[in-house]
Amino acid sequence: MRPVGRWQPGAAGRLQRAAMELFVERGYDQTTVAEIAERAELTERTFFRYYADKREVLFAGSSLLQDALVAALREADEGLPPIEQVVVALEAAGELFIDRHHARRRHVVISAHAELRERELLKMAALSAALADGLRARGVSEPTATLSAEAGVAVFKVAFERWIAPKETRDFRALMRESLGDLRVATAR
Amino acid sequence: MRPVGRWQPGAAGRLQRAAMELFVERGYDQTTVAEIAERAELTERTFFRYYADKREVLFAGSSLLQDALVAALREADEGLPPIEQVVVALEAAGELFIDRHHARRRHVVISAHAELRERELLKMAALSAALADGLRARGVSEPTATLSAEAGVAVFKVAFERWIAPKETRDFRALMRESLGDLRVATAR
DNA sequence: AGACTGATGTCAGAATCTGTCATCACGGTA
DNA sequence: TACCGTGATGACAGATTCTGACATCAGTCT
Repeated sequence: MRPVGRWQPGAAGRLQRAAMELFVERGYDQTTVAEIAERAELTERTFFRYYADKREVLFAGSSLLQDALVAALREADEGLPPIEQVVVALEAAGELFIDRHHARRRHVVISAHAELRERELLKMAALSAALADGLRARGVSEPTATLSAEAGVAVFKVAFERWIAPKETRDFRALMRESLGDLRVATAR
Repeated sequence: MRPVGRWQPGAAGRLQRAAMELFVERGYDQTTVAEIAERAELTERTFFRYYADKREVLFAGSSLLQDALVAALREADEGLPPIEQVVVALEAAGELFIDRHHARRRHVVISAHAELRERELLKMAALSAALADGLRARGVSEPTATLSAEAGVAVFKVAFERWIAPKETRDFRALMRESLGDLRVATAR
């Protein structure tokens, strides 16, 4: 059941929104966890029950992305070359990218703080590792699995940068395709 | 001149050694900065004068690597494809890798702690960005510069993993070449 | 001699993060 | 109805990381 309990529901979401607002208003390190919690009408202690550290509140969606990615990889045509399978999976997971405006705001906050860029890199590395696992599970051997995953994620980063660029309107899938082509040009013998 | 002053010289190095020892002895989070400083016969405050945070003490060498890399890239044959230039630079910078034993111990410590893996990823990203800058400075345009740098660093990571693998004896350059070949296989159409 | 410099020490304090126990509405059960 | 768990939250104490401000003090320069 959905026990809508005696507390205001959606504590995690409230913390996320409060954090985003404050980070945009006054910057990441000018914002304390106590302030985030206060705006969400919770306590600092509760913040740390939902998020392992202050950075994590900005990366709550990344495990959804990873799950979508792994699922999509399982549905990719096994006949394709590994890098293609990875790109197909990343394209499919890109369906989660709907709100360009929100993505841009978030990106501004993250790129302004080394701590947050660091965390984002860790999340990307986790995606890459999950993809490599998925490939190995389908019989792709090392180092092809790792390299295909890493290359795929590099393509993904470039495509994402393009997706949030000002005035860009093409959809994510098209940008992935284009970026994969660019990678092929760059790595060709 | 080199005023060998009134203090024990080599404070930064002593802190590094003390930190490494303690991390190996009892683990990264079981070690406080105060303990590191104590073993180095300094105070906690002085630790933070040399290293911006607790993690940095393990990454002091990475700016040397980056400098060597940028220098090597400047000497690479401009006629080569960008990815080759990157790999050549990374091979040259690999000359810094002498002590496999030390590299292995360090790697064990780092991979055991998310905080440290995070920092290592940031350093790698910095290398990648520096390589991309170097390529752009020689006229390589986007997104080729970024993708070549990212792909090169992926190759580097694989080569490094191999270099520190038990029983591996080939030199770093050979492993870079092999890994580049693997990347080409993985990304070929 | 006296001023200056630079690495270090001392101290206070803010912020992050953890452990532990208390609270208290809700839901089920006797 | 009365009782009892359960789960989200609060309250509080404390360890650790990291910063700012000021003091110290051997050597150097003039």
